[in-house]
Amino acid sequence: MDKVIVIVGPTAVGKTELSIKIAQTIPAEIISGDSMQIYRGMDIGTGKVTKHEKKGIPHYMIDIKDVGESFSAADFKALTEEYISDIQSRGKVPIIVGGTGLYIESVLYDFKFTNLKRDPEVTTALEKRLKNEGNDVLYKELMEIDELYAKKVHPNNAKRLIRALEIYLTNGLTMSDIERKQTKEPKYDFLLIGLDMERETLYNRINERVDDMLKNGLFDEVTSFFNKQLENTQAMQAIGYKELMPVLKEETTIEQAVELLKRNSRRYAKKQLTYFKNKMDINWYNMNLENRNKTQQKIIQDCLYFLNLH
RNA sequence: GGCUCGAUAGCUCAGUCGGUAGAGCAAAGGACUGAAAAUCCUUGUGUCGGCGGUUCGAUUCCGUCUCGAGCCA
Repeated sequence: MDKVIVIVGPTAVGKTELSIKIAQTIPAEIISGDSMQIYRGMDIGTGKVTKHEKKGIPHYMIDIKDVGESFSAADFKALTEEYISDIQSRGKVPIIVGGTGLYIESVLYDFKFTNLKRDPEVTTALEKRLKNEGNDVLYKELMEIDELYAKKVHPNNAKRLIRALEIYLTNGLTMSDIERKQTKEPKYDFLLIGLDMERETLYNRINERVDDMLKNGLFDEVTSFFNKQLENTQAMQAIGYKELMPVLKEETTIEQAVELLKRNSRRYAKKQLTYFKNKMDINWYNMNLENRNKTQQKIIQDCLYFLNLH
């Protein structure tokens, strides 16, 4: 089983910087584990690595889709598995770095997604029914089809509800059927590095980072996607874009939008932390600013041990 | 200097005809197997400005002090 290094953590904690430092020490290439950096043109708002920051290290899973195209965890898993074996076949270590928990988890633990393609018509029909008949009706149907899973889903959680029904309608399988196939065995020999820092420090960093993004032209970037019938696309759900769009439509003020953008970024960081803490077995490192360099050195040492290169 | 109003959760405020308090926002915690930066669930946060008095009992009534806003000089 070939080795993989994984770096996760909340937004603005310093994942990118660390990943480059590791890749400069050991022969490695980087795979982004981020659901929004896949989109071309969404650079500032997603905190994408710049050409300068990359220092010549190859990066994958960035700029692979146009805004307006959809993308899924299953797509991510399939592509990333190819990149991992490709990088390993060239004698290098893949470093997966990102903040999208489900994406990374699905690769590391080999999630069994169903093979059938999604049927947009089925989804649309279910969404329509939810709107007209209410979630209680659909929830009752799920209870009949798959009581075990239904009990785990809150009736208000429309997306999980619709997805479970959609899977059943398109291929006859229930969520419980799929869960039974899931082993939870790690697919790779990986070192899972989690970055965290004191909450207040992290939130200050996030607020400052948003201000920097605005200074660096985030508003222009968002404007470039305005008026292109992209309103309800997956990409425009990204934090930074969904808050600033209403300013262009003159539905809110810049000040209010920026405040909302900062708040949503903070909440996002917290949600990421919740996911990583409770879903994966992670080696945590405290990235507080006083001992940042020391911690980075320690992590690099741990990587060398993991790879038997010390 | 005088008068009036205010001081209650991190913030904005409500309230208790005297029995130690509650909304919104912020925040915290959690769920998650093909939209995941999405979607959904749960939960408080308090010396009720300080010190005295009345009272069985004061955040509530009275006095006084401090701070803030306004008006008059």
